[in-house]
Amino acid sequence: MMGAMMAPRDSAATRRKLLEAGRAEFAEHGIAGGRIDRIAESAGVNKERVYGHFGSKEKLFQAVLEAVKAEHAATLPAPDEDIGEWVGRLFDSHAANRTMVRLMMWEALYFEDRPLPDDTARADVYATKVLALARSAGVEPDSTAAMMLLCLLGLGTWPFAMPQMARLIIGPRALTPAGRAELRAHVVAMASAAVAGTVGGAAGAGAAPAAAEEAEGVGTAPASAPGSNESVGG
Amino acid sequence: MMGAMMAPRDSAATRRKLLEAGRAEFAEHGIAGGRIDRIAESAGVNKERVYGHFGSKEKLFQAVLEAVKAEHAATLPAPDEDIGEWVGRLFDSHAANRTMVRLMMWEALYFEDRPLPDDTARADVYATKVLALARSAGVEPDSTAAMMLLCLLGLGTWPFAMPQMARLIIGPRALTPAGRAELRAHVVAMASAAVAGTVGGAAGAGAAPAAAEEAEGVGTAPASAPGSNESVGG
DNA sequence: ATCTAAACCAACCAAACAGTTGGATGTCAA
DNA sequence: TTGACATCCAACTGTTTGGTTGGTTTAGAT
Repeated sequence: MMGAMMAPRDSAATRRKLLEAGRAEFAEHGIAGGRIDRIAESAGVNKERVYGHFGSKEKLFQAVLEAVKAEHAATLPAPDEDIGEWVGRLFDSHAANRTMVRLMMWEALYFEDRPLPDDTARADVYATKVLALARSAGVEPDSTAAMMLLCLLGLGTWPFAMPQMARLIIGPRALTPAGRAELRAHVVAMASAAVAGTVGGAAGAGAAPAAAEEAEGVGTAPASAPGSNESVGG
Repeated sequence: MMGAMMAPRDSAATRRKLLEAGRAEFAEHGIAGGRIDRIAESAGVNKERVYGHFGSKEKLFQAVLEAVKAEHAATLPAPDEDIGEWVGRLFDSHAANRTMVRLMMWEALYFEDRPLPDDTARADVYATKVLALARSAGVEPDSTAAMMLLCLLGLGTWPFAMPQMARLIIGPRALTPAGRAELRAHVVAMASAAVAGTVGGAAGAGAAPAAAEEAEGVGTAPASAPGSNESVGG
């Protein structure tokens, strides 16, 4: 009897719904502000299922982060020949969906400098991108290329990490499609110019007043990165 | 009647201590994770004083933000002739003390795109910097200069906003003084190159596909910024 | 001296919270 | 059919939380 069409027990689906709901909740409120009850309700599942599947709020948070980062890594292609346009595509992907940036920010704030569980895996992803970037920029895949990748990611992401700042600096125009397109173009231009002016020495226009002189001796690529704690600027 | 309203028991000092404790607490845990009890205890004051002075947790948070931003604006000089070095000094100030970056991030995440109370004041500060930047870069103080300021701030701040990313990309070397100096040099070089290659017109390599042409009408500083909601990238 | 009002605090409160429990319900294998 | 097990949920719990209250201390004004 009771055909039970409404509740086909599907553990995997429940898990997926929780991850999805958790992503939205944590992207909006962070881990401290995120509410398990809201996540469960939004997923249409009982709260206990969170603990059955993930064990704790923090574990769910980490699972969400891992999933989103994997998805993002798969979505964003590696740098190709036109590095500026690659940054532009990064810009576009953030413009289309800010969940990624926000989650990365929550993560940075929450974990500070503690090493994350998937540290090595992520480092490998970045190492791959450093290689691709070095190839397209025509430089060695050394730490200079790594730093360049870091800066380029920053260029393409910053306006979405700090939307208030963008609005305050650029003005209401930043909110319009035209303003956004303009900003994108500017970011792309700065990225191109920065790369061109940094790798070869002198490039397009006025060129960079060489200031990166003591930078040289690093040598090989930083593949994994065990890293203790402490941030960049201890 | 209504005589002098002085401080029977040094109200100003209490307020100051609360602001200081709140700064530390909110920088570390954000507004959702920050605890009023901890702030009061750390300030050596009764919890109720928070409400007597500021009214609510959120109000205290805003007061902290306002104070820190004012302090930062006063500390960081305006861009001078050497724009790269100016970005370098921004880098240094963040390296010396990450409170600022973290608070800005919490703010960005918490207020999203809602206009802040001190919107106009901050917009004015930025407008001043846009002017200074335009002068030193030798361009018009239009929206292009504004976007350039935004990008430069991003370049100098990004490594400290995302320390995990920096560590994963650059490797453990990012934690050493030498690595930090190297990164600073790279950031400065990229900033210089970006400015040099952007103002002249044609950038170096891939070159910017000129799309920033309709930029003109902004002209003067974007004070106020009424802005509805929506972020930079809708 | 005495009155007044602000600064201050210990104790309190209701709500919200992460996490648990005990049992009902469905699934599969023998 | 039956036994074993996994999925799921309503209701519950112990604690933490932002915020309040009632009353006490302090200092300036009269």
